[in-house]
Amino acid sequence: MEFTVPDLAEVDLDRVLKSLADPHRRRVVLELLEDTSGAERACSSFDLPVSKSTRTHHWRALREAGLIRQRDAGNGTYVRLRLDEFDARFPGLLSTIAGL
Amino acid sequence: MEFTVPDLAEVDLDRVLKSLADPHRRRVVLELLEDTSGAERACSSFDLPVSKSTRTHHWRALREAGLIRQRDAGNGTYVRLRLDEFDARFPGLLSTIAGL
DNA sequence: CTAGGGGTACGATAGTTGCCGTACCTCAAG
DNA sequence: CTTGAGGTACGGCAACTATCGTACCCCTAG
Repeated sequence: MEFTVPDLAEVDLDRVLKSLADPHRRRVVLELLEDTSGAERACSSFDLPVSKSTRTHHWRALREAGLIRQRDAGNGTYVRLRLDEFDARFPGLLSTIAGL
Repeated sequence: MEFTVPDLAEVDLDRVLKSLADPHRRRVVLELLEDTSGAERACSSFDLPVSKSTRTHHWRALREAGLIRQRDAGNGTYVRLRLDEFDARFPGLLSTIAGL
């Protein structure tokens, strides 16, 4: 089952920049960006040095910033970037940040 | 007298994104960016709907993010973007955000 | 059936942020 | 010299954020 994500039209730049202003979250986004296949990836495959509940918190922040989609597969959850949608709403932002 | 600003090498992306994640501060930066002359501008010339002390707070945030320089002229203070320096440290970031 | 991995929700806490008012400074104009 | 505009520093407050632990859920491997 898919987690509900906001329509990108309703996401504002404030929320996006705030969400990207966290090193853990930015790292996750960059890792997803590096995998050009755009394939889904297990949430557990990122080694974030925080507790489980904090991880959940960060995934929510990224979801609410329109950056990711998440799917709950019962045992694990999977994540993928909303790359095209996001880039249509905030053109160039991700690639610029990826380049820094 | 110039306010002391950080060396851009010591400014991290976190601080920059946080500083740009505020609508008042982002608006100021964009206004400065629009004036291609790069000339100094009076701090008082921005009509920020906040108190004097809050304004001071925002200017400090922008200074510490390496985005601006400020000069105290006794009666008023003046501000200018650190455009070239900033762009050398975070290439494309400002123009991307300006384009959104 | 029972463990264990992966995950959410909730509640708590410490630190940060945006905001304000007050006190005080500096220069320019009257 | 006094007033006013523009500004800083400090202290306080409310809201938000990053973090955690605990309780609980779902699925798979034994």
